[in-house]
Order: sequence, then C-alpha cells, then structure tokens
Amino acid sequence: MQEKYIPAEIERAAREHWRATAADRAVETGGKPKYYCLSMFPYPSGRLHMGHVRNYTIGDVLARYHRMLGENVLQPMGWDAFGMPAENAALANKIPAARWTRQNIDCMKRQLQSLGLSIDWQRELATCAPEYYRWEQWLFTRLFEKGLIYKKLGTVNWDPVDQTVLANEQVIDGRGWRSGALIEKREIPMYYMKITAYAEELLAGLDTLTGWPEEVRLMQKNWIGKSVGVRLAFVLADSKYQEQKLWVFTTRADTLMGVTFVAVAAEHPLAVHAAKGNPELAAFIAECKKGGVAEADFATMEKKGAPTGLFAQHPLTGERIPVWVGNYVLMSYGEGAVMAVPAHDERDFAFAQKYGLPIKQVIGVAGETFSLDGWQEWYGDKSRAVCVHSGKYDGLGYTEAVEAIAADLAKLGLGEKEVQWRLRDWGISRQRYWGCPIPIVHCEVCGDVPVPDDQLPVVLPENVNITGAGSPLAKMPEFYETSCPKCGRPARRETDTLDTFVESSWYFLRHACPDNDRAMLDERVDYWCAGGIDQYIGGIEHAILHLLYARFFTRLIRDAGLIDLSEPFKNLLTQGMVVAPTFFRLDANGKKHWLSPTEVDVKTDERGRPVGATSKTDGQPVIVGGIEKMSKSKNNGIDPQTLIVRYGADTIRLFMMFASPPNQSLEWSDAGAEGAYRFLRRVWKLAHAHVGLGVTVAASGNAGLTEPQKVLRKKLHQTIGKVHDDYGRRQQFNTAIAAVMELLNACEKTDLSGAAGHALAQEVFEAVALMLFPIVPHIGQALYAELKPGANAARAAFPIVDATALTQDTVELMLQIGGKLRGSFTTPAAADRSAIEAAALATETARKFMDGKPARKVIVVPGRLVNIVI
RNA sequence: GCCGGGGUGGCGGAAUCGGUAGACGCAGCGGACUCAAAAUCCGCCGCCGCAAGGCGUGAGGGUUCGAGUCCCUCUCCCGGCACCA
Repeated sequence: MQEKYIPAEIERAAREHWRATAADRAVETGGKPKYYCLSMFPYPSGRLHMGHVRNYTIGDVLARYHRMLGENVLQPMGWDAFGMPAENAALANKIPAARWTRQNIDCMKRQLQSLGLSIDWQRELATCAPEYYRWEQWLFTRLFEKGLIYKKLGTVNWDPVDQTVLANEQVIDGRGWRSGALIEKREIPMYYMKITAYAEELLAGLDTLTGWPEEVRLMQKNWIGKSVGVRLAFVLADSKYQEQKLWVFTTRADTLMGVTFVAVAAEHPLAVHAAKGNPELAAFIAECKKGGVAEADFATMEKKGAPTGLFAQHPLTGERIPVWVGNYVLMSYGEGAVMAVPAHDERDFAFAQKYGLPIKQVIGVAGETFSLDGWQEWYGDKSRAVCVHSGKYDGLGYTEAVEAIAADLAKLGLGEKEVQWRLRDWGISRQRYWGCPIPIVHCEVCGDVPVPDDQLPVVLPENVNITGAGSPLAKMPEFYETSCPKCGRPARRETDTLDTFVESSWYFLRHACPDNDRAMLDERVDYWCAGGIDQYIGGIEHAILHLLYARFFTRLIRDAGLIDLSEPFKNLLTQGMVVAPTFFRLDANGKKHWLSPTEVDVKTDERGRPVGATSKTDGQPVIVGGIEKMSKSKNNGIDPQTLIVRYGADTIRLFMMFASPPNQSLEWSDAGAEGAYRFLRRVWKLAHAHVGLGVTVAASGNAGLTEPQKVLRKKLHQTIGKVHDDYGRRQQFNTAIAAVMELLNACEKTDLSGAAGHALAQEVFEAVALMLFPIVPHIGQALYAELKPGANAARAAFPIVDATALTQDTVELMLQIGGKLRGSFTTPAAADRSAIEAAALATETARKFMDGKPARKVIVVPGRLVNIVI
C-alpha cells in the first residue's frame, strides 16, 4: 500500500475500475427492490458551479448507500437545455445557441464525471434534442385535442423600443434590461394548459406526500389556494348597462352589508367600456398599463383608483354603490372585480380614506369600539366577529352570516356559494427562439390545427439570426410557411415556443427509456417509476413551480393512458444554497467593484475574529460585504474544478457533506476544504499503519478483547447504527461524518495490541472504509481493496450492527437539584426507578445542595437524569 | 405586500420524542519534533470571575420540576410570487 495519499492516482484508478466493471449501469432486473434516485437536472450554463456539486453529491451519497443496502439503483443525468441564456450568449458572442449549449454540455459532463458520480450515462438526455421534444409535441397535440390546452389572451411585458416580449427577470426597475425603455403591459394570444382542472386533485395529493418536507407541501397548498366563498352580482344601475351584472367573488359575505364601493381591474371590460368618452378614466387605465407584470411589484405598489362614473345596485339593499377602477385588482384572479368593505378589510380601509369613500361598520367584537382613526386588527377578524348594523343578520357569527346571506342571494338569483382557486391556468407560449416549437399550424379555413404524428417532430432550425428584437422564428419564412395538414391550403406555422418548464415536467419519466424512438414512454417506466421516483433532490427554490408542474404533468400523462402513477416523487429532499462572503471596493462614482474571495486576505485579530480584508494583489484594504448566494454578479463564486485539481473530488465531496446538513445553506470555506483533506490523509495514514502490520480477519465478537477494546467495539457498532440512521432516515450527512471522526479519535486512543485487538482494528477500518464510501467513493474503494485484497467496495454490503457489542453494565445519569445541573452519578443499567432515586439521594452532591431539607418531588428519567425538587 | 423557512461560541455546525447546550470540524493560543519551515503529534479553547459560582441559544413575555426545542408578541436575514432556471 502507498504510504502517501495521492488523490489524483487513486481517483483515476477507482473511476477506471467502475467503468471497466460497468458499476453504474442500471438494469431492469427482478429480485431486488428498485431505487430510482434523481437530482434535478442542470441547465447547461457553462461550467459546473458549487450548487451543482452539492446537489449531485447528495444524490450520489444516497444512490451509493442504497446500492450497499442491496437495492437496484438507477441514477441518471440529463440537461435542461432550452432557455434564455443560450439566446443571450448567441447575441453577445455571435455563437449559435445550439453550439453554445452543446459545448457547455460537453464541458459539464466531463466535470460531473470527474466527481465520481455513479451515474448511468447510457440514459443521458438533453431536452433540446428532437428525439426528446418530439414526444413533448406529440403529447401537446393530444392535450390540445382533449381541450386541456386552449388559447386566450395573456398579459406580457412589452419593450416598446426593442419591440419584444421580456421575461420578468429582464425588467429592472420597470425598464427593459437592454433598451432601458419603460416597460408596458400588452395582451397577446397565448396557449394555456388547464392546470385548474386538476386543482382539487393536486391539492388532495399533497396529503399523500409523506416523504416531502412539510413546508413544501404547505407552500403548494397555499399556492393552489382553495377558498370557499360566495360569487355574487351587483346589477348595474346605469340605463346604458341596464340589467347587466357585475360579478364579484368574496370570502367575506358576512360583511356584504358594509360594501361602499366595487372595484374592477383596469383590463375589466366594464372599465374599458366606461373609459370611452371619459378621458380621466382612460388616462388612469393607461397609467395602469405601465410597468411589468410581476406579481411582487403589483403587490407592493401604491394602491390607486379612479371612479368609472357608473353605479351598481347592492344585491340585498338596492343601495347605489359606485364602481371604481383599482390598480390593485387582478384580472386573472376571480372575476377581475371585488366588492370593497372598507370597515373590515385593511386595503379597502386605506383606499376609502385616501379617496374619501364611506366606511360602514357591520361587524363588531365584544368590548371593542370601532373608530375611523386608524385600522385595528380586530376589524378584519372573522373568528370573533358578530354582525351589527346589518338588519336581519345582526347577532350572527361568521359562518351563520355567510350561510344566511348566500341563501338570500340565491333566492334573488344574484349569488351562490362557490369554490375559488388562487391557482391560474399555465400560460405556456413564449415569443422566444431557443425552445420547443409549438406543434400547431394556423389555417385561415380550419383554424388552429395540431401537427399530425407523421409530421413530428417540428424541428427547431439551428441556423438563425438572433437580434434581440422579436422572435427570430417569426422572421423565417422557411420555418413558418407551410400547408394546412387538414385542407392542404397554404398556412402559417406557429412561431412561439414552449415554456422550458414543460420539458422539465416529464424528463424524469423519459430517463427510464430515453432511447425509445417509437413511443414517449414504455414498460421500463412502469418498472423504475412504480410508486414514484424513490428520491428526488433539488433546490428549495423549485418548491412550487417546477414541482407543481411535474405533479400536474404526471397526471396528464396518466390520463393519456401512458402510466399508472399520480405522484411522481415519493421522497423529496430540498437542498439549501451555496453561499460565500463578498468583497468590494467603491470607485469614484460610488459603483461597487466586486473582488473574488480568492483575491482577498481576511485579517483577523489575536482571537481569530475577522477585522477586515486586503487585496492579495495590492495589499490595500477592501470592504467586506455580506454572505450571499454564489453568483457571477457578486464575483463570489468558487470554481469547483480548481479544487478538484488541487485536492481531488473526494475532498470536495467530503467538505460539502460535512459543512452543513443538506437542507440548510452551505458557506464555502477554503479552510474547511483544507480540513476535509487533512481528515482523508489521516484516514489513509491510519489504515496504512494497520495494513503495514498485516491484514487479518475482522473481529466478529467481543471474545478475547480487553475492557477498553470492548468500549471501542461498542463505539464502532453505535457508530454503524448512527450512520445508517443518518444516511437512511435522517438524510443528514454532516453528523454521519462527525460520528466516523469520533470513532477514529477513539480508535487512536485505544491500545489495539494483541491478536484480538488487531482483529478489532481490522473490523474498525473495514467498517470505516464502507461507511465513508458513499461520500468519498474513490478513497473508500482504494482503502477497502487494501484492507481486504480482492474485495470491491462498490459491490459490498453496508456494515450491520452487532447488538451483542452494545450491551453495558452501568449507566451514567445527570443529577439536577431544582432543575439545575449539579453533577452526575452511576447506577447499574438494570436499576429500577426507586433504586435510581435512592442512589441519587445518596450522592454527596445531593446531600450538599439539599442541606438537610426534604425532597418535595423527585423526577426520574431512566437513562437520562434525576431531578430533585426541594 | 402575500406564502414558506431561519437566527446557537471568533466561524461552519451538534443537541433526532421537553431532559448534560456547544458533539465534530475550522480558526486561534501554548507545547513537542526541526538548523528552520511545512507536515505531523500533545494540550487549551462560550462569556464574566482568583475561586466558589453566576450568566448564556436574535429581543421580550408565558407554560413546565426542567425550554435551543412548546405557546404569544416583536425583530432581522433568506427563498418563492406564475416569462431566470
């Protein structure tokens, strides 16, 4: 055995061994339970970043651990290859999006392979390949024919200078990122997927996802947002609109008697109509069109409104109620109109005070007095409220009032109870080039005609001219000029592409059969995806959109008859971000210039506290910024490749798994990586010393061991149990590593001379190599082969706990007096409560602190502590 | 603004079911080895205090024999908000 740990050599050898033995190939074989372990596939943005390394290492640890449990593991990898950055790169560097993407894939694939991930590369897929997206187009045409995809107007960000649609990300402070022009809203026809048809099922399904983090289920539940309320109508009073009804939805029908105005969205037909011949209103509506479509901006902007000059009748009292346009009313939620009850809704309260609209109290809480001086929490509290100033409804609580008012509205034909969803249908059209073409042909006679199967795929041309203004496909007659599949007349091909979320909504199924050119999915999907993907791993930022769309698509594909599965992901692990400190300098204009953490020396005081930083280049001070997500813009990314070259893949994998649990954010630290490297060198050194004495057969019991050796063997089997639990149930790897470190510390302090001791050392080292193998597979492979010549860690079983090693004669209990820790004492492990209590009272510590006073109460927690209350 | 999560030594974190706060590691300090350095090894290391002891898990309050953990109020930070992926 080499004395020195040389990662470059052992990593190359280990990977060559795995390649030669096809260790990572997944085959559909019976007899073993299957384990499909999937990490969210990357967007090929250029090079691997630390977030990728973390994600794929977590996945690999789980995949390798489950293989050691005897499961049939599939771990595939693919590329989420359509998206905006390729278009931006094409524009900036004059390189075709396709070529840029493929180069990035080649580079990142090599980097992934250098990490030693046990991926079955034969199942690789890229979403930009026609072999992949043809099946997406095929499914699109089925869904279109079923009516699950339909066309309607949608609102987008419009850049009036570049004459193009912008993504929310491309709108910065209300302006286009390239042109700097003020962005406005524009309505264009788009295709939508009817996700709302599955709202009830997507909500109910969350209850079955017991392998998901509770917060993700809760976020999805709130996103879907089921609310039961009342849909009701205000009849327009104006003669021009005679008998026309203005519908609203409310969850607070109990406050209906307090309505003092109704507000509609700027895009509401009534607002648009009323603006004709009303220049002030038209100007206000035009103002509402300014700015982008992002919901966060919408929710934080100043609430403004304008009267339409129209009035409507209160459905129960017949009172004249003014109709306003409000910039805070969403056209896409509910009816695009809301009833306003200023006394009992905080937003309406502020709005009414701003515009001098009446405020009418209709619910009250015992002991509280209503005043117009300012909003109070209880005004909107439906749990304690009863109706007041509400005529026949006075005295009713929330539920009774809603029931009574809904019943009265129903009698008048002016309302009914209704379920409302926050979830909206999914707009999937994008006016972009680098995406999956929408397989529709527009015929003047036949309308929107789906492309027939035998004409699929509609291939995306790769030789295009990207200008940044408008969609390139719409300028390519050779792409859009076609004939109608139905009638044969000249027709125009759809030039929009699909939202890239569509590709990522079903790739996990296709990994089971990426090579099938005759069908979207086949029986291999039934095998690998039975009961769902066993483990899915990815960033918490995908908690809602990607995971909800994937759940939706799985049901669409199920209902198309292709699979028998509703929930795609049985277990979900959401990983935190990788963060690093930031450093910058201000130039004369106050602009920040970011320095990479690698270009900076951090100065500390004599106790190691950071006190400042200087540049390595010029020695001058730099400003220390916050700790933020690694990004290009803050120049605080650390390139994993440099570290792999310096320390080897195992060190990076170990550091990433050790620095924090998977679901928390992880701060990069050079010193931490150095520490991980030191640990691996130490493991190697200790194993080398043991092998130097000659390998033997590992101990299998306590026979012949000294007392300290028995203690070590107990520690070994406790550690095996702990590591099992951490890899399996807890999925928390930092504590598993810490446990192995503790074991090695104990091992070094124990005298292992003698034949029995040497056999125990053999048992410890074999177990350590296997326990670490999922995290640091290269060194694990090498060590195990040295310890057990001819053995292969990649095919080995995970160590099992020997219960006989765990028995103990005595236990140490903590002694508390009045809840404060005062000492400890030892009792036989078999002692009962009264014996423990007596032993506790007999201790010197107890006598000293009780000072002759009697014990009022003694609390005994066996195995833990005794608390004497005086 | 709305939804979700988080705050523990100088730092990353541990404490899994309400029961020893700070495991494990990093940084730092002291020592051994060395001509010297690196590497390695040994020891110390929450704060205040000579000590006894006291204090201590973002802030304030509560429940409990006992709270980092449960409840209430507040605060700061992070993720998402439907066209970034």
